[in-house]
Amino acid sequence: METLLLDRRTQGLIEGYVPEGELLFSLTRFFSIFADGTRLRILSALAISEMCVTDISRVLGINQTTVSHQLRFLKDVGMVCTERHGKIIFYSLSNEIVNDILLKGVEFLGY
Amino acid sequence: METLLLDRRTQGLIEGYVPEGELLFSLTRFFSIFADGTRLRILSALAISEMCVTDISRVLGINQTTVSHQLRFLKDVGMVCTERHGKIIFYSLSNEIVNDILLKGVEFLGY
DNA sequence: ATAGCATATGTATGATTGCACATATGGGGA
DNA sequence: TCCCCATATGTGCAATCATACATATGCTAT
Repeated sequence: METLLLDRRTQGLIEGYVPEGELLFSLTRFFSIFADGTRLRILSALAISEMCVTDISRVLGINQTTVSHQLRFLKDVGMVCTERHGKIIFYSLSNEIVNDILLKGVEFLGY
Repeated sequence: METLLLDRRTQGLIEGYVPEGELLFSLTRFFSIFADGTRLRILSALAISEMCVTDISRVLGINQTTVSHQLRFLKDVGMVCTERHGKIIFYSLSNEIVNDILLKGVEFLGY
């Protein structure tokens, strides 16, 4: 998946990497998760502590069905994982990288 | 901007950070840049070498007006910067963090 | 088994967005 | 000055998406 580009100024060939095809699709789907305020708040809350749907709904003041829908997305892309305790299902971040990216975003914005 | 959450399992209070308001808005806008294939390809190309609108358009096979529109977004959020040489305007990544985040995404997906 | 709470799903809608067409601006060279 | 190339802007369309309503499923305890 390597790309050759011509550097207009040096007139030399440069080797690089421009994602295409399946990787490109997966990347956009992955990053689109971060592109919504509701999901960002849910992810941030889960970065603090694992929680169940109802707790997230109450703490963040978001409709329960909305939270459930969004958590499904998050699970589909592998960002959160679940652990059942009785009738309660605990959601947590499945990967450090998710939190890393959140922090990179905050860093970029200079906060 | 700190939030107190109750950990359902330990019953203890946890200090954390859930972005709200302006930061939340800026974060979603920032990450939404990565949520589109065209922009992702443009950013990846610029990570290899600075380029002008026409070159990007040719190398990636994207309509010139589309490239221009997207570069405006990228400039508005501060992801790219420009340098004029005569009538040609060179675009380049303005920050390492942008490329870091791209790589984090690839890493998450296991590529 | 049945009541009650936790979670998930189906669906309609309002809003957002990526794109390309046509066109406009702007700089450089003849 | 006039033409050409590089870049930017206006606009409309098609597609996607976030949300909330209503409802369904699933687990637990009595």
